[in-house]
Amino acid sequence: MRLATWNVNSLNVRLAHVLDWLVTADVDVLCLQELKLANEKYPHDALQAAGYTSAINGQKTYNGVAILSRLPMADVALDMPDYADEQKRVIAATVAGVRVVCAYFPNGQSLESDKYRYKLDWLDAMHGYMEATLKQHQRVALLGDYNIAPEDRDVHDPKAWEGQVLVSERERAAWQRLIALGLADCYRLFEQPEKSFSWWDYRMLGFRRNAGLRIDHILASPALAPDCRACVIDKAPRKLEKPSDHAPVIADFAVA
DNA sequence: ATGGCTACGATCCGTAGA
Repeated sequence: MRLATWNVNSLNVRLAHVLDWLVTADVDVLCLQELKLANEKYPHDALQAAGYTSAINGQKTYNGVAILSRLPMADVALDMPDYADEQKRVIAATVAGVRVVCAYFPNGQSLESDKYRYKLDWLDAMHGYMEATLKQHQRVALLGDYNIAPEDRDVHDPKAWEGQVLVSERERAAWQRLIALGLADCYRLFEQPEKSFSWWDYRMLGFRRNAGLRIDHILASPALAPDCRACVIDKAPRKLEKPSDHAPVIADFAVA
């Protein structure tokens, strides 16, 4: 079973990339973030024709998440039940016995911003949500754009980024609290190339200089992680014309 | 050099992303 996550930065603009990618990537489940479109504008038909049904939690202009699956999807749940939020950032569904959670973590903007406070509150809520999810399900995967680079090796220039949003102490502590629930960072279960990133700034030739961050992640529960056979970042779509600034991350699991 | 793209929805610039 192959699970993937991709922040597409507008599904409207990126639909052709997603459709092309689904043909070659051979994934069973794809979690999308930053749809940036209202639910009524979601391209169900084009994705259905590609073999994927979608569970969606969208809104106009900002945010928005979806789970695409070519296997039957059950028990779709929108948002975090104990965290009232206008922003559509969370959706979950069960596929082949795996509880798949797709999340678009807040950016935070800067440490001085109200958005940073919101991010920390949201991270608290996500911890509680995952704690509850892990009590209800054995096999759980949390996929998405975390907007956190967990370690300095996930940052192209740790010195320049020191203390900034996406790498700050409190954000990394929140990541560690998720890890402390028993979740495993699938990417780090395997030997990986140096300077592996999943996001590159559109500006400053970020991608060409590999000036990026690894902020898109797949975490797996203790019952699921041992079945992970591989985890890779697919940089190919980032090389296309008018790309998303994020690359997809794929994890391959030895489960039915 | 603190900017530099990109997307959106509003206008011909502001907000947001990371």
